[in-house]
Amino acid sequence: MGNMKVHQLARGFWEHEPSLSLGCKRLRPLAPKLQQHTSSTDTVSSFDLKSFIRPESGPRKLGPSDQKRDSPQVETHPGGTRWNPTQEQIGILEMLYRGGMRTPNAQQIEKITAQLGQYGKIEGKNVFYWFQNHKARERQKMKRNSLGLTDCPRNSPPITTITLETRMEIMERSDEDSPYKRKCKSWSFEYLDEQSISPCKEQENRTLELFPLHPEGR
Amino acid sequence: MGNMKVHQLARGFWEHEPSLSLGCKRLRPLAPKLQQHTSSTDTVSSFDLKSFIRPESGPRKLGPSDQKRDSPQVETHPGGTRWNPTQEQIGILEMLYRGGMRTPNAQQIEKITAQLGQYGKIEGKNVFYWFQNHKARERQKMKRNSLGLTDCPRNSPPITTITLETRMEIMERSDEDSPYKRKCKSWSFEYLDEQSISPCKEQENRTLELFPLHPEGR
DNA sequence: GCAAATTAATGATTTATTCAAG
DNA sequence: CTTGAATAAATCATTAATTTGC
Repeated sequence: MGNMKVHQLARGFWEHEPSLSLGCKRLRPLAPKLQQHTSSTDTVSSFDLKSFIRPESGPRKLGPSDQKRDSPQVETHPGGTRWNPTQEQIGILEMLYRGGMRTPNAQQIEKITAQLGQYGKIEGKNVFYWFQNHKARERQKMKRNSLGLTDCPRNSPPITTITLETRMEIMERSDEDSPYKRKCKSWSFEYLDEQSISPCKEQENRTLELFPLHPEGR
Repeated sequence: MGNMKVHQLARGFWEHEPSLSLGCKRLRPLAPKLQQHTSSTDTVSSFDLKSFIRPESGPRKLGPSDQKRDSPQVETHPGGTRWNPTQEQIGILEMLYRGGMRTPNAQQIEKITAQLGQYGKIEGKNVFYWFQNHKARERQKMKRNSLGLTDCPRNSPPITTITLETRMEIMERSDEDSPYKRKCKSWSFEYLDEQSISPCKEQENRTLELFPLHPEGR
């Protein structure tokens, strides 16, 4: 448990365009989820936790020098730091997942992102992460369920429900664009977040990583 | 761990406008809308994503079976499929590593890649992976050594001090203009990692403490 | 009714493990 | 065997739905 890591605040500025969204989503099914929730009885003695929790409207960052230019239309939406998918986006993603898509490659992500971008702000990484997380969590869920149920053959997901033709060759030749033959991902380090910065005062829960000294290089 | 690897397949085209017709309304932050999403057979039904899905959902089960994809022509690549670092490149990377760099962020990777590019072909992801792997393997090595000795499986090649102007700041010390850099992401369509070391300018000297290893476990 | 406090869900990162080229 | 590349698991962090007390 000596593992320490660095935490950084991630404060991107991908704001989410609150445009269309259907009724609701993100239901909270009250799933029986175990949760530690320890130290609840610790009696924090009514400290002003609020200052710790969720600064909300205010102490967000505040570079005295760098004041955000109040862009008239893109106001910094004080909370929008992470992607918040719309119903349509989720629907499409789920459809794709059910269709069998597991880890889209760069091209696919590009397309998907472009498509989903019509329903809200989104970036490629959001798509990638979604698939990663969804896959992992479906697996967890299954595993949890399998405990209670002994058998549960878990027949394959109905991949047939989707009516789009999945004709796509299994190709692998990334001929023109990528230098590598096999699985090459498109990596590029392009833009970096121009978003302004938040002062370092948020050191609070950041831990520096101390990496053990390695005796020797190699 | 069910290791399943999916290959890129993909390449379909797609030039249609998506016709996802969904009646959607404004997002309501706190609207009590109960709804089981369940299979979400709703929405998104007319989205033609023909080219996304992989032909087969059967994700090659893991197993000692055939690993080869049927991509007969894939390989080729005269030069090799993966990065083959030169001595100079390794030297620089190790220097940086010893200097405390752990997981460079996008900017850093960009710089490093540019520098190392002078000595051979290299991409940003190679740099990224190198740090990831090096870190992980140093850790392994350490753990192994702490248990049962038998070290020194092989002598280490001299790191050869590089005397070029690979002088790039080992750490970012928010030198240029950004007060501090928090994190910048650079994503295109694949993931890329960032995470840098010095969160605040305080660390300008890049003095990371090297602590004796603690057998952390995880 | 509302807003703060809870809590489940989930987006985003980091770490560990695995696969395969050379 | 070494190690670049890739993926999965674990973890962290933040948001939204819900609860609760005025």
